[in-house]
Amino acid sequence: MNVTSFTERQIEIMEAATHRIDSHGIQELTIKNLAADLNLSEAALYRHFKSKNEILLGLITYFISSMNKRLAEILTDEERHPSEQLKAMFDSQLKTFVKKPAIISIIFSEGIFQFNKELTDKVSGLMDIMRNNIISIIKKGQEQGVYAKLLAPETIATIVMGSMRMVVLKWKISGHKSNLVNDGKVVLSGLLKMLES
Amino acid sequence: MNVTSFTERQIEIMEAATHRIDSHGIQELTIKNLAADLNLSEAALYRHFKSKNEILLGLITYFISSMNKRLAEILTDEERHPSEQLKAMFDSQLKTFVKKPAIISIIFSEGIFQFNKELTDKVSGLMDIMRNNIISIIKKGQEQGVYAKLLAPETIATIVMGSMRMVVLKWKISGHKSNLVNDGKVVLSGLLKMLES
DNA sequence: TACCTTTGTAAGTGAACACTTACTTACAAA
DNA sequence: TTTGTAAGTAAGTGTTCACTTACAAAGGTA
Repeated sequence: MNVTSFTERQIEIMEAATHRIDSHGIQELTIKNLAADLNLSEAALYRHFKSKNEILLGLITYFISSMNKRLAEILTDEERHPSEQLKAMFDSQLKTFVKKPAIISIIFSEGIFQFNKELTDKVSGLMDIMRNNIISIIKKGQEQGVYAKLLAPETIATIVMGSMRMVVLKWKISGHKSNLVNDGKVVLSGLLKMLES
Repeated sequence: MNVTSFTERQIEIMEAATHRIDSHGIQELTIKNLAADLNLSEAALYRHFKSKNEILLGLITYFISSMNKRLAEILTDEERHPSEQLKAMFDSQLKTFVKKPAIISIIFSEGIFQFNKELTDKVSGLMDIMRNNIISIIKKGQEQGVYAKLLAPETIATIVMGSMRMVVLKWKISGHKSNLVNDGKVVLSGLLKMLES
């Protein structure tokens, strides 16, 4: 599925799917519900996507491509302090989650939708992108002497990603009541303080 | 559901459910499959549990009670170094996961089974127990001057739990190929090293 | 006008699922 | 010997789900 090749109708459908997941959870995303939201017949959806899976795949593909754009801007500034880069990365990521929580439902379904290989592969790919970016920033930071070399960059990446994921999970469980962006900042800057000392 | 009140048959059913989740994933746990595994009719299962949900609830109730016993032993030794307590806690937890990976599927379904309030409440309760134990150990450590007071105990708990969860997720995604107990040790002792410095 | 493509619909299909009903068997206690 | 009960079964039920088929209307193009 080419990122740039979504038709207007496909985008409408994906937006309706996003809205439904946001407001009712991913288990309420059914073809029947989605068709009703769009005032279309179920069959009409199949004119635009060949399966329900393709719709979810479209959502995550769309998210990944926009995420890559966001990250590219942040990561090109080579002069920036590694910690500032990491903070900017997650600030951008968490702000996106607040705007469109739907993607979280898909990302967190990792390990649940084991049957759906294409989808889990996409999600794994997404996590790998984040992980690799973190690793390379940490490596650079260690070379510059900004971070202690006590821990391997891979281990630090696991800690950073796990911690941020936990913040997101808490936000999700709280029913989006907590302040995701702020809580993320507290945890990440705390982690970085430890790393820098 | 009283913990001590499981009948022999109920335990047999719960063990079969555990085995099915371990080997085929939670989405393959259906009444039909479970009955076939036990060489019973589907109706027979309903003689012992009033719903499929009760079976899952039984599994997690059973896990929580055995976890509480394990943790109680570890936490009573007041003399022990806080870091040793944390290490023992997670060592015990991860070893249990390796023996019975089924429980991970249930714990990680948090935020997916939003519809199943009783189940998510149980899982939330389980996470709260871990979290509170971590917080009190960290607090004690900070009071003893073992850990820096740079970060609030709550923030540290989020980091520790998130990191360990990420290790478990990686193990799950790898198809149980990685060494969970060892990877957990590396990450946790790394974290504690940072905290202690 | 004739035809084609796109986009739609009404009315299905078959499969899966949790769960139920009506009935049976084995066994123990009164 | 009667009666009660725990534990089982065959054969369903109703619902939900993703997906399909056959057909229709609208609009552009030859």
